[in-house]
Amino acid sequence: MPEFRLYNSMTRTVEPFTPADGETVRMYACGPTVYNPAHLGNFRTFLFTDLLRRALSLAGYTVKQVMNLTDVDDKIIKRATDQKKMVRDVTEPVIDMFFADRDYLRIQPAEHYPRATDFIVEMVDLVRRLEKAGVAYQADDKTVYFAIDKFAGYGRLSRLDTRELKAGARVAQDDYAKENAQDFALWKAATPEDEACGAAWDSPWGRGRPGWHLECSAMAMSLLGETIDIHTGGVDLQFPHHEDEIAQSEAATGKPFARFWCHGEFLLTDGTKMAKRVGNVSTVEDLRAQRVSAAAVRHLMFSTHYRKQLNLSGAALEASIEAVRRVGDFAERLASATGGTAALAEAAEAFRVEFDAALRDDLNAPRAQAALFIFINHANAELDTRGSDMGSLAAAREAFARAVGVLDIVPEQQGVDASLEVWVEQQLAARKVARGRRDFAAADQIRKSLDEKGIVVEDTPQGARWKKVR
RNA sequence: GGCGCCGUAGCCAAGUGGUAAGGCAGGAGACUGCAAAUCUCUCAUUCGUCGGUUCGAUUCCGACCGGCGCCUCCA
Repeated sequence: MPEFRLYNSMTRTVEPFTPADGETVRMYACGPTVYNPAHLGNFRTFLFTDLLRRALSLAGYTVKQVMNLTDVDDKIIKRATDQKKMVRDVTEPVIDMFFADRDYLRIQPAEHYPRATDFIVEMVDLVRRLEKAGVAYQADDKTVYFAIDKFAGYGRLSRLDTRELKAGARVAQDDYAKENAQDFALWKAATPEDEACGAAWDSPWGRGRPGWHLECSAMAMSLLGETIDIHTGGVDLQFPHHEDEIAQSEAATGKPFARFWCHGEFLLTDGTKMAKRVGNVSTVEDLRAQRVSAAAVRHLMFSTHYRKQLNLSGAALEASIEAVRRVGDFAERLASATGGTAALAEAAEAFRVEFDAALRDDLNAPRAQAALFIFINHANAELDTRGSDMGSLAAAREAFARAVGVLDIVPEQQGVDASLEVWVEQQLAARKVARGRRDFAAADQIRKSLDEKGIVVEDTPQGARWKKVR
């Protein structure tokens, strides 16, 4: 099996990757906090994870992926309190939306979507272990904190010098109860608001709720084991979230928490990070409204390497829409082709090799997509020669299919209802008659009226073909 | 202040110590009644700037300029 290379944020180098057991990749992906629909920036990361799991599958591995749904946290509680709702009533609709958006973008479902609120027992247990290990303490505010001083190697992932939180940095509000400003909450003492919206549970330290980082450690270890193969997330999670996950997990188990840390870069709009607070977010819903296909979005997201920032712009989106149109046309052409040539088979083989190499090379999707377009160009040229070799055609179809199985950038057919279809066929029949008597003015008039309904006609040696494009 | 990333054609974007993939847009041609689709050719002597190392640098080193991010909730 050829080497699969992946960038590991922990070592800051591209390393050969292979799952610990040689077969199944145990992967944990930080998921959404479900208080608001996820925006495209969030989805860039999820799409990166989707690409990773598909590339790993193509490489021959079984993937067992867990993505958490953070369904208790400050923002959710605030929303529930403001709307006088229970936490669950806030999160349920958002979770439904998240899955709908995920499906729209054709992101393959993970094997598990654990919710923090379903793992309270495991989390409490983890805190207990940490307390036993002497790295957790309950402060005067009744909250249980993790003492980062007791964990050697804290800051290894983010390389932040814990002693130097200096000028320029936005400084956290003083939290008097903590022994060290950077200690983080494992178990937060419940407030009346928490109780009111159902965000409080019993624990050995009194009523309370889990700290932000705790759920990931508890759920990852419960579902995937104490040492997982890959942990993914956005770059912004590197610190403090992932740093704290490492501290919690490793202080409890004494084992490495994740073998590989993989972080996806940001999606920018207008040159700055897409974020709610900046007010420059767009959502999957916006895309739907603009009738932008999932294929185009995927193409766009994969056109830049995942470790590089990507600026979302209308022009870039337009380019992807057009690029993906070409892929879709080719898909149809390949499906309806009646034969190939030796050169087609050669192009397919070259494509297969380059495509795989690109993905194995730290998920170089731009390079993989380039390979696809080179193949499409060669294949189109060969198909033009109208060869009749079925073996080479099959090879081309196979190579194309496996690439599409990873990229998934063939646009869906535009739906056409039956009545429209009947009308189109009638128009086309009339046009054929007009062309037959060389009445091109009439024929063009018909084509124009079809175009107004978003129907594009293409004349081929086998007669007219049509498709709905908008 | 600390840590880090980025700067390649009109736009998007790979890439390598040995002379610039791919996509979009553009130009010319083939095909077509005309189109569309497709094909062919074309489109950066040059990779932010200035130095250095080297036989040779876009690729390595340094400085500078410009942009972005993390250090706080955050994909």
